[in-house]
Amino acid sequence: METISPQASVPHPPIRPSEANANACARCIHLSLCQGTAAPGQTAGQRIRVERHASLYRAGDTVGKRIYSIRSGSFKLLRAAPHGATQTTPQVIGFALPPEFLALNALGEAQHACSAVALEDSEVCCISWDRQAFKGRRQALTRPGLHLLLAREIRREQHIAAMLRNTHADQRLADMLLALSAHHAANGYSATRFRLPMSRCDIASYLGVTAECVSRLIVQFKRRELFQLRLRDVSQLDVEALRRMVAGQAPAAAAPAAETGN
Amino acid sequence: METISPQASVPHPPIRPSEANANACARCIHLSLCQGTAAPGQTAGQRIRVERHASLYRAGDTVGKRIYSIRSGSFKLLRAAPHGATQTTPQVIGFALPPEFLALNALGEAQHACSAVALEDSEVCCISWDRQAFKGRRQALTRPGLHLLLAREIRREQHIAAMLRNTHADQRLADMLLALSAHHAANGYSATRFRLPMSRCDIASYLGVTAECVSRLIVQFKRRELFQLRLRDVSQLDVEALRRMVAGQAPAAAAPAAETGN
DNA sequence: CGCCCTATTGAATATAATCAACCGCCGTGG
DNA sequence: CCACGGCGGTTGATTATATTCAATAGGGCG
Repeated sequence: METISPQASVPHPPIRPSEANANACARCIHLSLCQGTAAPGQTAGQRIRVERHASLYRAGDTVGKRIYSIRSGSFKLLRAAPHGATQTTPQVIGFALPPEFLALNALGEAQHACSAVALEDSEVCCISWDRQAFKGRRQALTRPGLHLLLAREIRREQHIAAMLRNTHADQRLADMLLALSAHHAANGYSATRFRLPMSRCDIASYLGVTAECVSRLIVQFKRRELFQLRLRDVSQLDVEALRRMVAGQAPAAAAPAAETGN
Repeated sequence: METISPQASVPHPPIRPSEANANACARCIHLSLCQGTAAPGQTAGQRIRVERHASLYRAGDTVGKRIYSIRSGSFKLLRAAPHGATQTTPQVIGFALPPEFLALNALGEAQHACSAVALEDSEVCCISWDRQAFKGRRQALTRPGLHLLLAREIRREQHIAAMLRNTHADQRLADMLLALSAHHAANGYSATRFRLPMSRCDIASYLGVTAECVSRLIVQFKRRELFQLRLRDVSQLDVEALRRMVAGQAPAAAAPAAETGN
């Protein structure tokens, strides 16, 4: 199995389909999305280990015509130059945990638009979206399954944008905590007790606020007993209170001209 | 051809494939994305007229297993309840002009997550993403073409989120004007002179600021001679200056912990 | 002509950014 | 072993940006 280390500054070499791990799919957490009709050996995707702080791919890398399913660990997605070329520091545009996918936004593109950096030692599984892969049924993921993933990703991004538009910093943090909680709950883990694999700076960048602001919010949340947080371990998350905070009141932005306006 | 009026408060009835307009595809602006191998009569999609202020679909509507290509006019996309149910006013999450597509985020979903409201009298073309449609080649859009569209949409939303995270209000407005300019330029229209089909309130909601703020920014932009704006007509847009403004300086958000941080 | 809705302008306020200092942890190395 | 330095995180004081509330102006349409 290939391993990517933080020191490897050059893009990892393209992966030969022939290197496929025959048993990968049998244990794959995405089995429900897969076809399951192909022979086990044929559907298997290459697995890759990505060490903490290493990049699975970087913005500008040539796209290898595959997406990655996260088997273990966690990633942050970085946008290199948010708008102009003068931007110096990359921006966190998202986090990804198992059983989510990476590089969905690279479909059909020549180069990656963002980087995927492991927050801890992680493992991913490659799934090709090559034309032949679909034709030859040597593929774990079906076309309709891929459509679902892509559409879901669009909705997720729309939710993030909506949140960024009309919430205050405290609501953004609450929304993020709720998203993590819901994700863990949906995968059989505790909804009230989990670990934050990312740094405060990453959280701040993702939420579009400063690190200082995140820090202040955390003490405020603790004081209001919305959660407990030691270093990166969340516990006693008050899901209902957070939900009230997010849904609660005041959007910060103007209301549009409803359905009768233009 | 079916027409949707603003008064029609009930969802429009499902469209029968048999009603397809035989000549639609011949004039279709999306021809480059289409297969072109099917017989003209087979590939045609139903066309729908949507009157100003009318909804092509609404959040909560049953999804008709089709996407819409905009032939003429313009739309705004509304998210009904941004987060909680207590939210009163819908939020503008995007605008769409020809030759863009609508309802890409509904793929595989049972209900629409947002509403599409015409900003002016508009016309769209239906393209089915039904399983049979792809199988039978009775379809204008190919599977790979659909993948491209979906991935592009993800990237677009990511760009919007990135903008909302680390720009000030003036940069957001500049970014929006540049996007419109680039879109028009890419489709053979003027990059410096065009019409804004949406209201100030819609702009404000989309940018995540108040209408007052947009108003003040506009006078500021005029004073700085970044553009001229009479009512809804933009002219003499200074693309370079706007680009400098967007790329220019200061993100409002914190920098993440780079590649070496976690 | 006059009403209604959109858009604009103004003054006061609030939220979060900025600048700066400090703490605590951890790995390095004397 | 402990001192050092770097980094992530926290806290404080000040400032800036955009919101809020309020009032006014302008245009389209009956």
